[in-house]
Amino acid sequence: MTELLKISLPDGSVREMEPGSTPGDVAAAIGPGLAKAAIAARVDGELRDINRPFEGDAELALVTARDEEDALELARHDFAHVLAEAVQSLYPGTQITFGPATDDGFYYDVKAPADREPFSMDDLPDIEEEMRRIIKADKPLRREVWSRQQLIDKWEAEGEVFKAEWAKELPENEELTVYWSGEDWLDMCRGPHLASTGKLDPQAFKLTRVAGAYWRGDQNNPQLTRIYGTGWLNKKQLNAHLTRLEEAAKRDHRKLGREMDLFHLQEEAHGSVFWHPKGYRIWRELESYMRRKMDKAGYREIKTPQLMDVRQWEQSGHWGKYAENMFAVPDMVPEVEELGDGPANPSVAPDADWMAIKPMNCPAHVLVFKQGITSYRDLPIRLGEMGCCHRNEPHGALHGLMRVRQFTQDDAHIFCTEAQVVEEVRAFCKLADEVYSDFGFTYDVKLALRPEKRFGSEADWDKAEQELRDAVAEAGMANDEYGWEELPGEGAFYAPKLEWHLTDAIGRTWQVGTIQGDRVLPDRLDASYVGEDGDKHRPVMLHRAIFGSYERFIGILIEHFAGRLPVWLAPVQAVIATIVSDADDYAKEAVARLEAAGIRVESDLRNEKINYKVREHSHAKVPHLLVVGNREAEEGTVAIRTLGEKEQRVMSLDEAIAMLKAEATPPDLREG
RNA sequence: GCUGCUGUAGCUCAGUGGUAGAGCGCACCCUUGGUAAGGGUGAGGCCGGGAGUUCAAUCCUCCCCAGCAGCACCA
Repeated sequence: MTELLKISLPDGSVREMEPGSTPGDVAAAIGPGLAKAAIAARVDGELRDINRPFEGDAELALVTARDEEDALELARHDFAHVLAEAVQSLYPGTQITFGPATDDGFYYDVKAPADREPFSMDDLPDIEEEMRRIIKADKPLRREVWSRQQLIDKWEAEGEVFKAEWAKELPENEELTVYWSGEDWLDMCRGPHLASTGKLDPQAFKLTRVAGAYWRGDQNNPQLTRIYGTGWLNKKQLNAHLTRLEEAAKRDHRKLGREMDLFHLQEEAHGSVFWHPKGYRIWRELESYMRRKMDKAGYREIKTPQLMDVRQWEQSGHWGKYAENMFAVPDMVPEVEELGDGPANPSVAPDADWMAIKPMNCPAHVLVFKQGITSYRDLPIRLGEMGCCHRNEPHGALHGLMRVRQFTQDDAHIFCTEAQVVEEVRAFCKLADEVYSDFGFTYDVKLALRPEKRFGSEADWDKAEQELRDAVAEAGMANDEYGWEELPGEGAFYAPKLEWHLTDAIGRTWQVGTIQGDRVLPDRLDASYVGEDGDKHRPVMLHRAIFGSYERFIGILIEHFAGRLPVWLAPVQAVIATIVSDADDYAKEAVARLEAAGIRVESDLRNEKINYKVREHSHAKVPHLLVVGNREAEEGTVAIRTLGEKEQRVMSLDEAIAMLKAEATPPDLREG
């Protein structure tokens, strides 16, 4: 007589089951409806296959499609397996490697057979069709425990060199599992999986693209083809997702930047931005705003050289560690050879001194700090700079305004005593919160901890990490509301980093703000202050930024607002458009009054129909269109059509000016 | 930097081994019209750069540059 297993359910009841029974059996025992709906199980909290037998008494929660997060994870993982199976079925000789679930779907890295080109977009329809066939075949997905040697033998026998390599590195004593799809295909996998491929909705996925990816993420390894798909529980979810992608594409700052005439990029200066008048207007508003915030917070603004002798960069450590990303120029007048009408050929003397363009502002700020003798009474010293930096980024990394080779940071360095660090960081947390709130962003705060390769003693790292932790706790942000999380190994080589990750209007996150507690650079550059005891001490240097860079922040703003910037940032805040030319004089008068009130206004007196003007200025994302015809001219009113609203409002010109003035006031200057 | 794709008018894109086309935009003319495209005419291109194949290259081949997607990178 074997003992029955005691399976506790979420409602507190306990069921007794035969040994060897599975969560699926429990579901069946409860009712046929649940048996059908259950797709997986949480056994003692662990997500498991529905038909994996219990190993003893357990707490069970059955997972159905209503448990969306679990269900999606399972479905995507299954889609990835089906993808790999489909590719191998269509193209025998393809090697498979890995295929996890992602935020919106799945991918699988594969290596095409040697006699075939790597897979391309053109192959995707065939693969999708094969996947649907596998799903419709409703192949059972069966878990099996294998030994490591069994796995190695199988992969080697099948010429799966990547899988074999991986299997060889698996731990000896761990329980290794494979999943069969029917009787003819398997992949090694930790699981769990759905009970069969038929549990997937064949209309709920779409292969989206192919891309190169390195084996095990290392660029020294062979490159594989990564096939991406997006996968969901049903077609409705898939379509909603595809709609979201379209929405994101519409917000693309590169597209809007062109349409709204904000900036352009061209290959002669790739990675650097040509700001047009309208785009630079946004920049100037941001810069004025940030100057006010920093002035109020006790920062003092400085300006430091773009070019410094390479010896200075050697001392700071950048020339050794970072030279390949720096631009260098010879400190000399180049010899120029005239070649008739051809190009001048400058040559650099072998003994030329080299200068480098700054990739960051910190060393220069230390040099400013080091001028004169600083007393502990002067600390903290907060030096700010709208610092224009150049970094020679890998070309594949460049992306619109988000990743550029020339950018300007809202940079500052706070030099302080150890005792002041926590308070300074706490104050920064508050400042950052004010700024992000003014733009309507919510954000998460993360702490990036010491990386493997680093400078400085363990004691200093312990201290530096704890300071940041304490400051965030004091600011009341070390909790779920602020997405508080510590990220081991993600810090800079010289300091742990607090990071601010913004969430934009369609849910994407962007890292912008940071503060870092650095004890390395003050030491390398020999910065010191005189303490109360009369001795020299090293200050702690806090590197910090809130926008991160103007370029990136403007890119994020454009996408966040889909180009519909708040009035205070809009390059053109209002357009006065006439219906008939008889209203021209009144329109000009209105423009003059608005300009006098400090509103950025343009007039549109063109001989075009009002429909046409409305359409054009709506596309241009002008917040307010003030329409004037004979009626308004007589009555001294304007008909305001506000972007995004269907109805116009008629009000007196005075009222309109008051309203626009209020909306055009930057958030930090508003009353109340 | 790696893999793949792309590069034709200001923008979005079609097209062909015999030096090119559309829509939008732009200019001019007509139209003065009350809230998302009124009509007409016209200008505008070394078909990314270089080399090669060819009687002939925007088209085919090779190299380079830039962009896009992903990877790697982001002190």
